[in-house]
Amino acid sequence: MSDPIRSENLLYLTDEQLRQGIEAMYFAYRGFTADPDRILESMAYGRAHHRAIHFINRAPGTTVTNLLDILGVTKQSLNRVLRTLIEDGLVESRVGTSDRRERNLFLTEEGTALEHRLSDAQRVRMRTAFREAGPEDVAGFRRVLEAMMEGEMKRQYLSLRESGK
Amino acid sequence: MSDPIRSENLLYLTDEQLRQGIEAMYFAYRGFTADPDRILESMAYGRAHHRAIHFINRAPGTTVTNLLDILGVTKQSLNRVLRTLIEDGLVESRVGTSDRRERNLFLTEEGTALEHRLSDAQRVRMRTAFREAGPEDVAGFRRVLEAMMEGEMKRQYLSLRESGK
DNA sequence: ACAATACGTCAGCTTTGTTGACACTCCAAG
DNA sequence: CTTGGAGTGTCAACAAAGCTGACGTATTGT
Repeated sequence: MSDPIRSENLLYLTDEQLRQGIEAMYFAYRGFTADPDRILESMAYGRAHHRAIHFINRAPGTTVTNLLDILGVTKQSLNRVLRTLIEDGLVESRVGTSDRRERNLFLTEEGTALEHRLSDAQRVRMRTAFREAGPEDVAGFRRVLEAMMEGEMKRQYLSLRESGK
Repeated sequence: MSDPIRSENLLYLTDEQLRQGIEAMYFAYRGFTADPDRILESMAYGRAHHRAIHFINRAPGTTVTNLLDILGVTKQSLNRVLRTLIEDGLVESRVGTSDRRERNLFLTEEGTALEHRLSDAQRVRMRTAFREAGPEDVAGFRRVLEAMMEGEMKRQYLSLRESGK
């Protein structure tokens, strides 16, 4: 069971295969972010704004602390991004109803419009890649990615996933 | 053929599935870089140093311009990273033999040692993920990632891949 | 009343990216 | 042999986006 030759077909676990997997992740991630980056660079925004917009859209009314946990950045770093988005009228920050210390974050119409532009671009690429591959490959893609996540992030991913109906 | 309901089983192409794919990429990439990041932050290095070290190790004797193309950054940005690596004795820059304008880059023993530490950490995670999934899933993972790359990057990925024995 | 929580902000630092300008070496073509 | 251009390196200046530490305010819960 520990001998890669005797046990089964474990050729996909050779160092060469693993290195190809590493490089595939590197180059694919660049493709993955390329389209939104092109849209964002025309405005005054960057990837950090995209991430904030994505997850606010994903969980409308989310609190600042919750966003902090998902994004894994510091309060100051997020706040800088959030402030510009609020100033620019893309995000609305409402005082919490049950707990007035909290701020519930929402996308405005304008914010939703930008979110659509960004996610459309990303979905087109994802859809093309998924279609080029096929259902079996997509299932494998997802299973490997999920196995690659760290514990806490995987938890958040799964919780977002199940909240997505 | 354009109707997702009638044509075949294209449930994996719904917006919800695509969004899950997008989020999977985001969270998985964070896991993917987490281990090397932990090693690097103890030193004075960052991800940019890792990338340079990786590709110099991958193609010893590569030129600065070649590295520039692969990494997709500016000369100045790469040069800053390269300079510290050379000063610290991890990378050696030799004047080109055929064309003396070029600099051929190599890892020193010390550089190779760091490369091993970094890629070992990354391979452990990749191997665990690959093993958790299985050969079919790994093949799908790779096919989807390759379909997600942009043209020029895919070309470079494939050329690295075929040069890898 | 008091401690803890959620949030915002100020100041300052780091890494990694950018542009623009300039110099040097070398190869190759005229 | 001169000259143009390619490959490389360096300087200055700047921006995005991360970080730490400290502090203030409002609100909540004990």
